[in-house]
Amino acid sequence: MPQRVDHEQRRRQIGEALLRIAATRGLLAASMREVAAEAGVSLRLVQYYFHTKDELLLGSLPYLAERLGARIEARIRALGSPPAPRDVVVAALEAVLPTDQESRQIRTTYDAFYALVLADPSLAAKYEAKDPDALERFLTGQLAAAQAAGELAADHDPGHVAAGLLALTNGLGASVIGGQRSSEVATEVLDYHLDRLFRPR
Amino acid sequence: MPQRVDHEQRRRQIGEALLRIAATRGLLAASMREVAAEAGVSLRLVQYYFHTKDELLLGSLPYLAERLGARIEARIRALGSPPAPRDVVVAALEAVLPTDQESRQIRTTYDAFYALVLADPSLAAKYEAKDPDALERFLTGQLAAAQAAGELAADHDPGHVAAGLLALTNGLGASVIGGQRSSEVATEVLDYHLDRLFRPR
DNA sequence: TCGTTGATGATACGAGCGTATCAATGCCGA
DNA sequence: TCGGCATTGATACGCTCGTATCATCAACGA
Repeated sequence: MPQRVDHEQRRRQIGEALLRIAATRGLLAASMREVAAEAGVSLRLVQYYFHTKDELLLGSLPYLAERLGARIEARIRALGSPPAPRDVVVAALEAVLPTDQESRQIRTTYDAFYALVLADPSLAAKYEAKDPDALERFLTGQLAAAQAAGELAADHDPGHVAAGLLALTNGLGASVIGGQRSSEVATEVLDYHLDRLFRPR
Repeated sequence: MPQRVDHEQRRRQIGEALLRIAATRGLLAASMREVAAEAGVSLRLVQYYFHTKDELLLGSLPYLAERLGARIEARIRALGSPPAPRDVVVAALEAVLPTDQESRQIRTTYDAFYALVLADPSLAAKYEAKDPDALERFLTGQLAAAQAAGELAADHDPGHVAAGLLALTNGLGASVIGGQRSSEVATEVLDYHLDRLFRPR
């Protein structure tokens, strides 16, 4: 066989090319030809590794989740150890909010995928997410830890608070991307609610 | 001239056909031909009233805003008069949350437009919204009134709270449409936060 | 009454899309 | 060494899209 190439590496190369296009010009512009050009390969190669367009789209999504996960982890690791649960929650949410170019691109791309599902709900069924609620459960755990540490009022329900914080952050993010609000103001609103949620140190 | 037809009525007929398609099959399926068929007119007529696709899209958006505004107003009117500011806020937010078919369709369609702007930011510039932040300002006013009535802690900032509640509701709505959460659970999360925000009666 | 003009219809065009087809290439096991 | 197969390339097909073109119809002002 010709130079035996690592399939997974090739798929990643192509999948990330798609993400790059989606982030800058939208998923609509991410035709198979465009993806091939962006990845520096032929159209046929894209077809070879992802038999169909849907496979390409769904196959690329995990690389996006990977990027976001790595970003959050890096922010948390930067807190020093052991970090206070409150600081972990704040860091994770602020990592999700679209403030710099990376987070803006991640969010824009996620929203593009969300729109794809809107248009064709059958796509959601085909996609077997590893765990779409992983972040929310992680936050729930950290909030419970914050309660144990006395940083959060004991009568709060960590699950509801985590769901609310994530929805708040996502909603703020959408308003930033939509141009309704600057990322600075969005951060201010998020911090306002976090400050009221947690007890003063 | 041939039967002088009311232009505005025709535009509305076509625009609402587009909204119907967008709500059910996505904005991607809303080609000019499909819109023409849905509206029961010829393709040429769609071109006649909206010279270009962009005009059709942007021209239809106000009808959607109208629908949402009417829905919110109806909910508020149903509260009796004069309604407590707190109840107005709750009713408005619950009207926005996608719980029944109407609110689901409205939200789905809004999100489809949002995705359109993602793909082509120049569209946002072409669209002169009457007031995209009208709802947020309305909520801010109601929250200030709630403070005056002692329903809301005096040290809260109504603007930040309004922004937060709207972002929370939008984020929850997206998770419902995305299939991550049922509308019942989303309502529960929203009510949880509203209950904690306002003083017990 | 008649020609001007607003309103509608039928059809064509070029581009981009996803997908399919048919070859070439080069490495490795037997 | 050689034949088969994994890998890559070039190109074609059929479809739908937005848009443009040309023709037709009906009413009102003069």
